Amino acid sequence: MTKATRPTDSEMEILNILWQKGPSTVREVHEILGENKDAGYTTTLKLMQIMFEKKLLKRDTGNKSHVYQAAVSQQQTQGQLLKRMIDNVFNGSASQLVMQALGNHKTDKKELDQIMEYLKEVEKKTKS
Amino acid sequence: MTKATRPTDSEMEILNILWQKGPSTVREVHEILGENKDAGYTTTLKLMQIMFEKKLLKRDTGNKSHVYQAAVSQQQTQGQLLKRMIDNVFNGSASQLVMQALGNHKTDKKELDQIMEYLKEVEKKTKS
DNA sequence: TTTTGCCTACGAATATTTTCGTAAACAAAC
DNA sequence: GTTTGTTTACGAAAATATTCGTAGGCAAAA
Repeated sequence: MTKATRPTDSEMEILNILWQKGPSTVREVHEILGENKDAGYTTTLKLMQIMFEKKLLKRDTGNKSHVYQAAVSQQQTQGQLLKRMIDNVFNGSASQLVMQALGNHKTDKKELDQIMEYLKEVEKKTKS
Repeated sequence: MTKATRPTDSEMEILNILWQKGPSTVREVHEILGENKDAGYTTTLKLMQIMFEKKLLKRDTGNKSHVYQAAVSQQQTQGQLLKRMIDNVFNGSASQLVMQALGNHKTDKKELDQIMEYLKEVEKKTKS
C-alpha cells in the first residue's frame, strides 16, 4: 500500500494535455509541452511511465508507440486538489477561497453572471 | 537572484499558525503543529530558519528564544497560490474553480449568502 | 560550581520530484 | 544487409523538500 500521492505540477501539465487532446503518444504530449517548457524527450517519457505506475494514466501498448490517456477524471482531480488547497491555505473555508478568487482575478461580466446563476442553484438546493 | 519559490505544504502549516497567533517562538509553533503532526522539534526549527532565509518570516533575536512572525501577508500568499492553481489545474478559468469549489464543498447557507453579497459587489464594480 | 534543560546553528541523512544518458528493439530508408 | 531514426525501459544524477542528530551556548535549579 503506497501513500496517497496527488499529481505533482509536472504531472498536472501532462494530465491537462491528455484531458484536452484525448489519447496521445508520448511524442505528441512532448511536443505540446515543448511550447512552454523545455526538457528532453526521455524526461516526458519517464514522467508518463511513472504516472502509468501510479495509475494516473492508462496505456495501449499495441502499437510501437504506446498510446496514453488519463485514467483519472478531470473533475475528480480538480476537486481533490481544491480540497487540499482549501484545507492548507484557506483554513477549511471554501467561501474564503471563492471570494479571494473573485476579488483578485479579473472576471468578466459574463462569467460573473454564470457564477451567480450557479450560486442560486446551489442555494436553492441547500435551503430545501 | 533565486528562483521564485512558493511556500511548500509544510511552510504553509507554519504560516497559518503565525497568521493566526501572531509573533511566536519556535516552541509555540511546534506545539501547535504537534497536535496534528508528529515531527521533532529541530525539524520545526530548521524549517523556520529556512523560511527566514527565504524571507517568508521575520524574526526578533533579542531574547534567548527568537520570536518569529510572518513576513508575507496572508492575502497575498493566498492569491499567489490561488493563481497558480487556476493556471495549472483550471486552465486559467477562475470561474471554473469557483463553481467547482461551490459544488463539491458543502457550504452552509450563511456562507452562500455572504458569497452572493460579495458577488453583487464585484459585479457592480465590473458593470460600471 | 555543577547539573539540567531548553535554545540555536549546522551538517547531513531521507525522501521526493525532475531530469537525462544509455542500451536495446524495431522498422523504414538506403 | 546496413544505416538511420524513433521508440521503450531503466538506472541514476540533480534538484528540492523534509527530517533529525549533535554540538555549543546560556540560564535557572540544585
